[in-house]
Amino acid sequence: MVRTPSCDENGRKKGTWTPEEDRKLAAYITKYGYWNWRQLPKYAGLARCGKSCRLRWMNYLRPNVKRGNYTKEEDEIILNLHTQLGNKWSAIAVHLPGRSDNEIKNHWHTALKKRATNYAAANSSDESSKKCNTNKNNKRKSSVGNQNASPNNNNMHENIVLESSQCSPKESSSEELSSYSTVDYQQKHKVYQEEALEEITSGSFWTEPFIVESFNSKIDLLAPSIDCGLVCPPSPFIGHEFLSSFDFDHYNW
DNA sequence: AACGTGGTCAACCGCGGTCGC
DNA sequence: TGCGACCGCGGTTGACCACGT
Repeated sequence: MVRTPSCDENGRKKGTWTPEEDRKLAAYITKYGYWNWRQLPKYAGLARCGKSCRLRWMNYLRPNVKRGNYTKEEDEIILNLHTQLGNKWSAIAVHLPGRSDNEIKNHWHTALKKRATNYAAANSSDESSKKCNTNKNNKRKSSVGNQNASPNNNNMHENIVLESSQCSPKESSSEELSSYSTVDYQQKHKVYQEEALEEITSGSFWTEPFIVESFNSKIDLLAPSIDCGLVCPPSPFIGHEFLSSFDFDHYNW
């Protein structure tokens, strides 16, 4: 879950992100966008590699990120898309706004994979006994239309979700258990995250676009950002007049 | 109460793709 | 066309936590 902080051979920090690092990264990206992940940590005052910053932003700090508490609809979407696309987590994530590929991947490995495997095993072991239960099954099938007319995997996953959510008290109880602990974890980290972002959140913070298009109109925000340790990027997004008027030698970059 | 074990999830690593020169 | 830099993806790791013994 949380890695012990350490440094690589370049002195760059690894492991757990601190609230201060989160604050710096979020503040920087919110003001300047992610113009170059490799260079970004240097200008944001972070002793991290670009990859680490990107990952942290995409999976945790990005606005509208949803965490934990997967709905049955989301599970169903993941299962269906996984059947179609395989382990293309980023492609699956496109269909689940607010969910990162990493989180979906984790959720698959921790919850859905097992469910799908169990279903597949049960399905294959039941193969021989199906013939004995045709009457019963036919009645059930008719209640959900003709979706089992072909061996479509999508339908298989729909069944997985429906069965686990409706008919299996054991499954649902374990789901409750896992979601409960997830909530606990979330609450703990929500505090952590709120703590980290408290200083930079002011009402419209997250609703403000962080994309670079808006930067020219917000050039007046640059000075305060520099005051708190951020350095503007050498990018076309920032006015050259502003840059030339600023004493960059004052900062260690 | 202490220990072992499995589940969970944040983060790291390595590889392949893309883009610019 | 070749090469290097960068990005994004997927697999894997490692630490914490909850639960069982």
